[in-house]
Amino acid sequence: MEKSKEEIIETLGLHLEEQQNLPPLAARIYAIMVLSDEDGLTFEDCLEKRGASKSSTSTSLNLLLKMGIITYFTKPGDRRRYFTLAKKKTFFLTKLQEFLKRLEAEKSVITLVMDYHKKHCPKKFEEGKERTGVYLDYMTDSEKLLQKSIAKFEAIELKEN
Amino acid sequence: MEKSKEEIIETLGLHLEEQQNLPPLAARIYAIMVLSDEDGLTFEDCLEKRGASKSSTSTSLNLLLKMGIITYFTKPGDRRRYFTLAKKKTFFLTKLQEFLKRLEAEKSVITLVMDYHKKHCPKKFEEGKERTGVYLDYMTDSEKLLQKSIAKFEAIELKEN
DNA sequence: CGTTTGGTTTTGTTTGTTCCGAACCAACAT
DNA sequence: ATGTTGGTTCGGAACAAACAAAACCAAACG
Repeated sequence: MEKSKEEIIETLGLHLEEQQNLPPLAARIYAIMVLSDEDGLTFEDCLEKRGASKSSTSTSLNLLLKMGIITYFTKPGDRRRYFTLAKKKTFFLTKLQEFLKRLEAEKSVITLVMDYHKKHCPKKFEEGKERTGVYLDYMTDSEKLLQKSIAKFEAIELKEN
Repeated sequence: MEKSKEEIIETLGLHLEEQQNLPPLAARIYAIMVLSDEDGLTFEDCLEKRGASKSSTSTSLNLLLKMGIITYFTKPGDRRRYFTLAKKKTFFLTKLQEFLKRLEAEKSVITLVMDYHKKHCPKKFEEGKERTGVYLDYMTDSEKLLQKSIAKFEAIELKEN
């Protein structure tokens, strides 16, 4: 079941849409850049490949720029901008950092609730203690794993510069 | 900075809303049940604590029921239903299972893209190989960690029955 | 029977998102 | 200056999500 480029763009686009909470068009443009063989895509390339309007293309590209997902460069004697994936903030590293941030947020909410139960509702606290413990352990391990992987990415980054 | 119960409900509600993709009202009702000292809350309790309409309360409770997040029991000689958190499908176990599912989805998308690059765009493949490798390693480890923790929860479940 | 209680269903209303078209602007070319 | 190219900005249409109001229904009660 070989998938065509278009199909892969669609699959990846959908994935980016839900995972990164991007609007459909922005997610597809992102996907196009991930798959593109070219070195950089112009505004018009993006517009054409999606059959979208100029305004929507503009909005989407600016969103991706603002999010640090893409950058652009220019060529001498060419007024157009060439958009391409941002080098520094790679797809994967960004993802891991996102995970870590969410993990911290989650930990603080859970701690908040646990403390409340402990103080005002000992019955519930006792009931949930064991499970909460297991989950907190999971979070600790997951955190370590994330930090380890993030460090690996940073090492790669360093090596490349 | 002690937080009031209302504030904790709001914090937890917001968290549930974005993490579990619940509509605001449903998330707040969920949060109320997490924090509630009572054994079960009636339809009216939920309605009053939120100041929401009957219809919205009904929709939200039914959504939470359908998602398996809450259940209800009845008391003899009392027509009302008492809603409470579902015992079996706990908050944490559900979360871990969700994570695992997302991880699998992600892995398949990444493999898809990697294979495409390998075949049609060797330059990009070579460029991304190292990072992709690190990320795939992370996913493998994370998967193991999740499975381990899920197993622990299942053990608790078993022990309690 | 009629009425109250505990909800559900149906039908708006409000709000927000995503996109398009058209007008606009700024830089460069002629 | 006038035109062309590479965009941005400003309404607005089309759709979807979240809630509310009101009509409805079914079980229990008097």
